[in-house]
Amino acid sequence: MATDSATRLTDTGHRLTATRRAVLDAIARSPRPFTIEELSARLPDIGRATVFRTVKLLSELDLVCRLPLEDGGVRYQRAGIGEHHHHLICGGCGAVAEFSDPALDDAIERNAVVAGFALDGHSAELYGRCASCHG
Amino acid sequence: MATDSATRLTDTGHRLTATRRAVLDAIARSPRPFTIEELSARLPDIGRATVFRTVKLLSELDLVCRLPLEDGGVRYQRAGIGEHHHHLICGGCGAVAEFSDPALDDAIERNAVVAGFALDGHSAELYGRCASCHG
DNA sequence: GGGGACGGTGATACCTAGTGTCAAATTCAA
DNA sequence: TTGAATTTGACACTAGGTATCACCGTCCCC
Repeated sequence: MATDSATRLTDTGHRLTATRRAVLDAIARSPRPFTIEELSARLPDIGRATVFRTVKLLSELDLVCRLPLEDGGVRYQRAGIGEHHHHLICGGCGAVAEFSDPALDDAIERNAVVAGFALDGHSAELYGRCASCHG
Repeated sequence: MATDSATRLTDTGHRLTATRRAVLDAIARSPRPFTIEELSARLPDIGRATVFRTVKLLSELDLVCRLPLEDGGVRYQRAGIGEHHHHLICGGCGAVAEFSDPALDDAIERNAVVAGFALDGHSAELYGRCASCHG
């Protein structure tokens, strides 16, 4: 896992430093979506700004997803599906399910066309309770 | 416009104070989506915290929409459509188009069901260039 | 192997967006 | 008019994130 990420980094012309390896490692070990502060706390020898920079880089490379929460907070997660996808975020346990759906993307594209917009991108987050939390 | 908003406020058990009237007025005069700082600058006699509180209240009453921008910033806008809707945000001029689309909401609901989630809410923002900006 | 150039890092200061507290002021209704 | 409840302003504080800048380390070329 971290190996793929390492390859992705070097393939895109970035350096694989000890610092980045440590961040990738910490992310790989995260069972749940994490905040930068949490990640940073687990990497006491790495500057906060560097953690921000690294996570930003990883999210630009689609190795990490940024999850805007319903309450305005933000968490990050290792990306599962590589391509474009959306998230279902559980307000109970914080679990995140990824999905991709051409029908959803079509609906979005159609609305842009109707409004005369040239679409650049979009965001769609779904908030609710996962199967184990609303059982 | 501001009158409807005033009614909405009192109907929901809130007080219509001079301060709130001033904020509603400033919002009604905003030709474009605004930031709290901009709004606050136009209301020098009203505390920043109060402007935040008032805009938050108005957005809970669906009188104002919160617009998360692509770059992570936030703007607000007087709500046009009263009910649930989505936004198309122009990265050129900042214009915002509202739309509502049952097909889009259906696609969202369907994905939640497939994943076994009980859906509470969702956000969907579209980013692009409006007709006059990509002409 | 030596030495740039350039990418990456850490510290620090700063920024934007927003909240919590609390005393003082305002509003509404009786 | 008065009193309870709501609202307000000032201020301190938080979270999330960026800018700056000097220093470090790595790669590449000679």
